[in-house]
Order: sequence, then structure tokens, then C-alpha cells
Amino acid sequence: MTPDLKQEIHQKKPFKSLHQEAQLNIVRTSNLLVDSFEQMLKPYGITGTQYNVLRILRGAEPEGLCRNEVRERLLNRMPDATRLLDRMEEGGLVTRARSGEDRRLVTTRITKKGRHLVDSLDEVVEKKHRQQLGHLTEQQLRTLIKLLTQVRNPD
Amino acid sequence: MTPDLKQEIHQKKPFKSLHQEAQLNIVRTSNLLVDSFEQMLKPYGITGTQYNVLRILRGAEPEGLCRNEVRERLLNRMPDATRLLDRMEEGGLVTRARSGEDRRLVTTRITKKGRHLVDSLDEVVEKKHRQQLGHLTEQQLRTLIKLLTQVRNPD
DNA sequence: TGACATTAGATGTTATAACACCTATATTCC
DNA sequence: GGAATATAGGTGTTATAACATCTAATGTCA
Repeated sequence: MTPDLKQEIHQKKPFKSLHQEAQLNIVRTSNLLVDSFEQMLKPYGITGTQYNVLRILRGAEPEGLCRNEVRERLLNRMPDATRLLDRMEEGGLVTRARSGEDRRLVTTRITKKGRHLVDSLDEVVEKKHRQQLGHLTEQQLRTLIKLLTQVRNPD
Repeated sequence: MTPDLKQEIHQKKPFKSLHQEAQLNIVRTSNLLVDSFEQMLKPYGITGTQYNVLRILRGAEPEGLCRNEVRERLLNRMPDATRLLDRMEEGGLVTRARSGEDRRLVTTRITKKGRHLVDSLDEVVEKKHRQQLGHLTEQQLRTLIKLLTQVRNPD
């Protein structure tokens, strides 16, 4: 029998409500997926957030994006995107240049090095996603995506 | 029309696979839920992890739990549980006492103050959960929980 | 046009997470 | 019984996240 969350986290008492059980299931599952994903990235010297930035900037070529645009596209809140990009610039993964049209803007772009890194990760990332979710049927994945989309969009 | 994740994070290209789309949906949804939950906790002076510890220790009364037991029951990986508990002890939310039977063990217990705090939060927490997930039907919540449990337990 | 508000981004500081390593106690097994 | 191993927890250090505040450039509108 597959253990449910209550057993997983050694909880004795029942959940207070179905809402709570669902919330904890979402958060717990996400944490497990993210931990394992970041573990996979470690040998490549980047964090999960940095990987996301590279993926975003690869998709935004050749124009690049300014700091706030990168931040909006991230999966997670990122109050200090400046220093996240600082570190990636130091690591040679991105470049930044102040815009000529609006001198407040700083356009960030992926470097050749960053591009090679993220390209080389495509295969292991997809393999990891399959490992994490490949045991669900296509129908189950679609249902899951639909329900989570609905969670994020209360009407 | 409810926007899907691709629109939400301003992504231009389609997802590479259904696995990837599902993974990103789980993580994105969790991040939104957690952020809003922690925002709610801020006025009470505790973080989401600290709230979880209080909830765990309340459920473990009157025996209490040692550090590693607390850590295992948390939703997220917590490599430095010692100093998490240090801070909570400083804040008067928990007490610690080295065990007599096995002097390696340090038993952590919730204080009266911590107990009052977590009790007083029950209502707002349940209200938050309803706000976050109350727009799904019971059947949808059950399906969601079932699918997420399955994600965590590849057979 | 000039005062005021807004936006983009940077910086200073503190809190927390992450990692490696260390100490004390208990267990194992010859 | 004692060396080797395992387990629980603590400590030192670095990296990152979080928050408040600051500067520069642009937009708004009387």
C-alpha cells in the first residue's frame, strides 16, 4: 500500500480539513521534486533558480530581458534579483548592458558559456522529469495540471 | 479564460514535455501557496518552518521529540535544525533538555507561549487554506491529493 | 516648465540556509 | 572488555535570501 502524507511525515492526528491536506500535499511534493532537481544540478555548479534564469534568457534571445522581466518569469519570488544576476555575471553565464533608449533599464543576456551549459543540461533535465513523473499516465498528468491551474486561478 | 502556466510566466515556447509542464505546475503552485502563507504569518513573528515545528511539537505533547524526529516530520529538507530550534528557544517558543536515558538525545518540547501562539493561529490558518483551495470541489481535492501522493510514490 | 510621482536598479545590513567538520555518547562485534 | 562504528547533536564558515533604503532616469500634469 502506498503511504499517504500523514504516514510520510509521521503525523498521528488526522488533517484538520481536506483543504489543509491538499495544501500540504502540494507543498510536500514540490519540495521533494525541487530538492532532487537541485541535487542533480549541483555538479554543474548552479542552483535551481540560476538554471531557471538561464532557461528564461535562452528563450529571450537575442533581445535579452531586463532584471524585472527575468524576475517576473521565475517560478518563485525573488526579492534580490540584482545580486542573483551579479553572481551569474561573475560566473560568466550572463552579461549586462545598460540600455541606450531608457537609461534606467539594464538588459541581461545569456553568454555563449551559459548557453552551452543550459543546452548541455536539456537531456538530463528531461530525464529527471521523466524519472519524477514518468510513472503517471498522460491522462493523469493532464488532470493534475488542470487541477493545479485551477488552484492558482480562483474565479 | 483562465491563464495557464505558460502565460503566467510569460513563456513563449511550449513546454518540452508533459512531465516538465506538470513539474513546473507543482512547483509554481506550491511557491504561490507558501508565499501567501508566510505573508500571513509575518505579523505573528514566525516563519513557515517555525509554524510547522510548533504544529509538530503540539502534536507530540507531552513527550516531546528529539531534533531529528522534528526534522523528519517537516515538509522540507532542513539541514540545520539545531539553529532553527536555537532561535525558537530564544524566542521562548520551545524548551530543550538533554535526555537522561540516552545522553546523546535532546528532547524538544513546546512551551505554554508556543502552544498559545499555535492555538491562536488555528483559525486564520484554516481560513487561509479555505481561501487558497476552497474554490475546488471535494471531489477535485481528493483527486488532486491522490495524484500528488502517486507522484511521491513511484511503484 | 518644474514639482511631484513612478520606475528600474543598486546597496547596506541582517537573518537564514547550506555545508563541512567536530564532539560526546551509545552500539556492535571480535 | 575494548576497538571500531554509528548516532545525536553542535559549531564555524560561507552563500544566499530578505528587507529597507537609496540614486538615477523617466513620466505626469498643473
